[in-house]
Amino acid sequence: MRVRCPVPIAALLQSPSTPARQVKQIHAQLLLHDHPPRSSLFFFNSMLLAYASSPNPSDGFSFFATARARFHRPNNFTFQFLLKASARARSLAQAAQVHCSSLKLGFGSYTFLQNGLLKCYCVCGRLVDARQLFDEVPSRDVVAFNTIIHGYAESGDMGSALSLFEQVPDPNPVTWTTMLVGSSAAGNVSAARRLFDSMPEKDLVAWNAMISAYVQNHRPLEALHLFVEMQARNLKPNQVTVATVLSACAAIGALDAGKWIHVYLVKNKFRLDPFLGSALVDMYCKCGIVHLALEVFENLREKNSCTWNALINGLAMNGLAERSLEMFERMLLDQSVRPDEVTFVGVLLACSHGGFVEEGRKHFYHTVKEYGVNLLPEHYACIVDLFARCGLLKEAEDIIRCMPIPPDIVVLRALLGGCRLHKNVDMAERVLSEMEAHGSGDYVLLSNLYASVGRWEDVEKVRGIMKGMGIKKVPGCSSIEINNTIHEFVSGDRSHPKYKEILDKLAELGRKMSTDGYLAETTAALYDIDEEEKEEALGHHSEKLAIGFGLISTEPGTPLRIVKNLRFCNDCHTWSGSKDQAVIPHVEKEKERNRNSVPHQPTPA
DNA sequence: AAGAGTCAAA
Repeated sequence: MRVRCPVPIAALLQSPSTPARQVKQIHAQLLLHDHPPRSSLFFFNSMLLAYASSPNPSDGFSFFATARARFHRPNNFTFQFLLKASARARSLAQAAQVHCSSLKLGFGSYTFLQNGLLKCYCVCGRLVDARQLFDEVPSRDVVAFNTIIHGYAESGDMGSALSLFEQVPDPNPVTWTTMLVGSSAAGNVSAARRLFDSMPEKDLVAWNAMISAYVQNHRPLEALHLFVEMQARNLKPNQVTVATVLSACAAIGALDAGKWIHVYLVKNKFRLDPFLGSALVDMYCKCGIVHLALEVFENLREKNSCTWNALINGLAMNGLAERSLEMFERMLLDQSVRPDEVTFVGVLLACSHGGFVEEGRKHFYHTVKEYGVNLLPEHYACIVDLFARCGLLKEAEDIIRCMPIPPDIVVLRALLGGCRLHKNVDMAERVLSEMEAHGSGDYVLLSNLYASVGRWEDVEKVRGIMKGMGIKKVPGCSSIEINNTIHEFVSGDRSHPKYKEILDKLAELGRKMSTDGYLAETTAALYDIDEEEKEEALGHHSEKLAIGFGLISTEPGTPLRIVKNLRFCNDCHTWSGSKDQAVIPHVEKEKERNRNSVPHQPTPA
C-alpha cells in the first residue's frame, strides 16, 4: 500500500470496519515515509484514533510513545483520541496523564477534552470524581449530561441519574435513550416505556433500545409487538434491531417469525456479522431446528466466540452431545477464537447430557485451566449433575464440598436429583437440609424419593409439611405460533378462541418430532395432565432433554399452561419453557394487556 | 478529524 494519496488513508483509518491488521500496515508505511511535519500530525492523529478504536486501545499509547516525535506539537485531537484510548482501556492513570499534558499545552477549556475525561471517570466507576468534575465545569453541554447520566445508570444509581435528567436544559434523543436503558437495566420496564412514549422524537436507536428493554426483561412478545409497530411506521430496522428481535424469537420459540427475519435480512443484504450470525444460530437452536443453525453457522464468514458458543450450547441443549463436543474440538483448532466461560457451560452440559464422565472430568479439571477460564456456579452444576446422574454421588458431593464459592441452590438440586435417581435417601436428606438453609427445598422430589424406596410414612410426613406450608404444584404458561401468529394459551382453557387449532398444531408438531418423548409431551399438553402423570408418561425421557410442548411450572398462583420449547433442565432438574416463562412478575399488568396474539408479516415467498 | 444512547452466546 502506498501512502501517496493521504485522504483515502485517513478515511480508512477512521472507518470502524478497517481491520486492526490493516491499521498496523498503514502504521508501518507511515513510519517508512517521511511526511512533511505540517501534514503529518493529521495522519498521526488518524492513526491514533484507529488504535484507540481498535480491540486493543492501549496500542494507542504505545503508538503515541514510539511516534512521539511525529506528534511534534500535539493538538486537541491528539488528546481527544488519547482520552478515548484511556476510556476504552479503562485506565484512569493514563487518563490523568493525558489530561495533565493537555492542561500544560493550554487545552484546559476544551469541552471535548473535559467530556472525554468525564467519560474516563465514569467507565472506571469513579462517579464521585466524575460528579466533581461535572460540577466544576462551567460549560456543561448536553454531552456532559448524557455522559454522567449514563455513568450513574450503569452503576445502578437511577436516583442520581433521574435528578440530573430533570436538570438537562434540552434533552436530546441520546439523553432519553440513556434514561430508558438505565430504567430497563434496573428492571423497570414500565418506566422505560414511559420514557419511550414521552420522547419528543424517537430515532432508530431509541426503538432498538426499547425493543431490547422488553427482551432483557423477559417480555419477548412485547418486543415483537414493538418491532411490528416500528415497521408499520416505516422505520427501517438495522443490524441491531434484527439481532435484538432474533433473540426475542429465540426466547419465545417463534420459529416462523425468526425465519421471516432471516429472509428479511438476506433480501436486504444485511452483512452477517458475528452479532447477527450468533443471533441466527441461537434462534434456530432454541427453536429446535438444528440443521438450519448448522447451515447458517457453516456459511458465516465471520465468527467469534459468541457464535461458536451459540452453536456448542445449542447442540448440547438439543441433546446432541457428540456433535456439540465435536464443535468444541473444531473451535479449539480455530486460532482466531478462544473458549471462555460460556463455552465450557456448553461443553459440560454436553458431557452431562451424553453421560460422558471421563470427558467431563477432563474438561472440568484440565481443559478449563488450560484456557484460563474461571469456574462459575453453572460449571459446578453441570459437573455435579453429570456425576450424580451417573451414580458417582460421592464424587459429586466432594466437588460441592471443595467449591471455592458457596454452593448455590442449583448445584444442590443437581445432587439431589442424583440422590433420587440412585435412591440414596441419606444423602438426599443431608442435601435437602442444606437447601433449606438457602430458604428452599424440593419437597416434591423428596416425597418421590421416599415413595420410590417404599418409605410411605415419610411420604406422608413430607406431604403434611408441604400442605402446612401451602406448597402446591405450580402451573405454567406458554405460547404457540400458528400461521405466523403467536398465541398465548392456558392449558385446558377450552374457551380459547383458537383451542381447536392449538390442539391440531400440537398434534402436528408431535408427529413431526416423532419421538416418544415429544409425543408424551404433546399428549400431556393435549390432555392437560398433571406433573406426576407427565413424568409417568415421559418415562426415561424425563432424564434427557426434550424440546416440545408440555406443562410448565412458573410462579405460584398463575394458571396451568402449555409451554412451547419445553426442555428438561439438567442443572435444576425442572422442566422449563422459553426464557420469558421463567419470570412473570407482572401478572396484574399482563391481565391488562391484550396478550392473545402478535400479528406478523406474512413470510415472503 | 471527534464526544454521549441501541445488538448476539450461559
